[in-house]
Amino acid sequence: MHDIGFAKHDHTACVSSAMDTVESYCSENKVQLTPARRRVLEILLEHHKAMGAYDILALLSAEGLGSQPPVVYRALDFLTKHGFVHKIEKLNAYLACMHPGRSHSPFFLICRACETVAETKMPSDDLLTAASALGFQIESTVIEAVGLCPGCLNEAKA
Amino acid sequence: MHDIGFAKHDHTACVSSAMDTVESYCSENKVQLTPARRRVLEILLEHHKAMGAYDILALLSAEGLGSQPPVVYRALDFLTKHGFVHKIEKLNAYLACMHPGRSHSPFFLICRACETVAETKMPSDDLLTAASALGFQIESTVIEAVGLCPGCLNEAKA
DNA sequence: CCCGATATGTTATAATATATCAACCCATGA
DNA sequence: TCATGGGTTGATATATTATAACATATCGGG
Ligand SMILES: [Zn+2]
Ligand SMILES: [Zn+2]
Ligand SMILES: [Zn+2]
Ligand SMILES: [Zn+2]
Repeated sequence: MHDIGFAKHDHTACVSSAMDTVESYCSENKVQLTPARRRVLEILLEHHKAMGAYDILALLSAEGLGSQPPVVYRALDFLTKHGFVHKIEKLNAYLACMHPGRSHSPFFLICRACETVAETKMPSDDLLTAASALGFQIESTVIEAVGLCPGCLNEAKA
Repeated sequence: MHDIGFAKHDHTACVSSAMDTVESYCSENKVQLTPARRRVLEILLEHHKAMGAYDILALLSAEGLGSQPPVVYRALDFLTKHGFVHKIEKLNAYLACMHPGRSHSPFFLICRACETVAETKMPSDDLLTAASALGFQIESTVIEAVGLCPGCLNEAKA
């Protein structure tokens, strides 16, 4: 499992490694990775893209894991609270974290053409510094960029 | 009109200066600042805070400027397209721009206690650099931080 | 005058998210 | 044993945010 998302990778390994990390975290921290929570995370990892809550719900529902919105929103609350999933505010969509377990300020690159979303990390602590200078204490950040990924950029030129 | 929002300022001057700038821009660029668009901008400037589309609509409606959602969403589309208003993704709310006319990557500081939102600017072009390194071409950014503003930070300590 | 571009009016609906309350499970300990 | 309480789930209803679709209006240029 590597950092960035516009390249091919061993997706099976990527999924199982993430699940392992999350399971360890849950047992260490005494929190429950219940069936619905686990399945939502798996779905997000398997699809490896940003998905809307209702898209996830449709899949859960087909598997008999619940058909009402609270089912998926509760699972997403849990997963985002513990950092296994991120919400992409610009898309109202959810994405499995690429570095679960480690605390980080993610930076998302959203391709407007193919809708791929890559997670990378903030290259500096400039935001913290700038906020501090104004007396503002940051607790969390939303950092997203919309544009064209390498692949779609090539197609656009061609 | 100054850059940041956790300080007192001459708000009357701030509003009229922004309106002047926007009017100049519109006549220069041959776009129409129609009554609904103008009033939505004024409302946002006067309140000087992030407002939901339906909050704005309620005010418009009371003034006889239209009572249906498309009225306010069309105005907001226009205003955001031209950079007079920003959407705060984290809040699904809208805020008048503090530097209309100039092209900029805004950085918003959102106080979770008093809900004040300050607009400042990105301190560096680190994001662009980081994205370029991955071959990604940024067209727009969403940069928001949630935390405590100086005032609420003091109250929290007290 | 007609046309095309831009903007508005109007109705309906889509898409996203939360509130509320009852029921359940299960570990803990009186 | 069995009350108790926290965490979780089931189920219904509703709130909030945003857009689709189509008709109408306005205004300038050809
Ligand atoms: Zn992450
Ligand atoms: Zn792409
Ligand atoms: Zn002001
Ligand atoms: Zn505050």
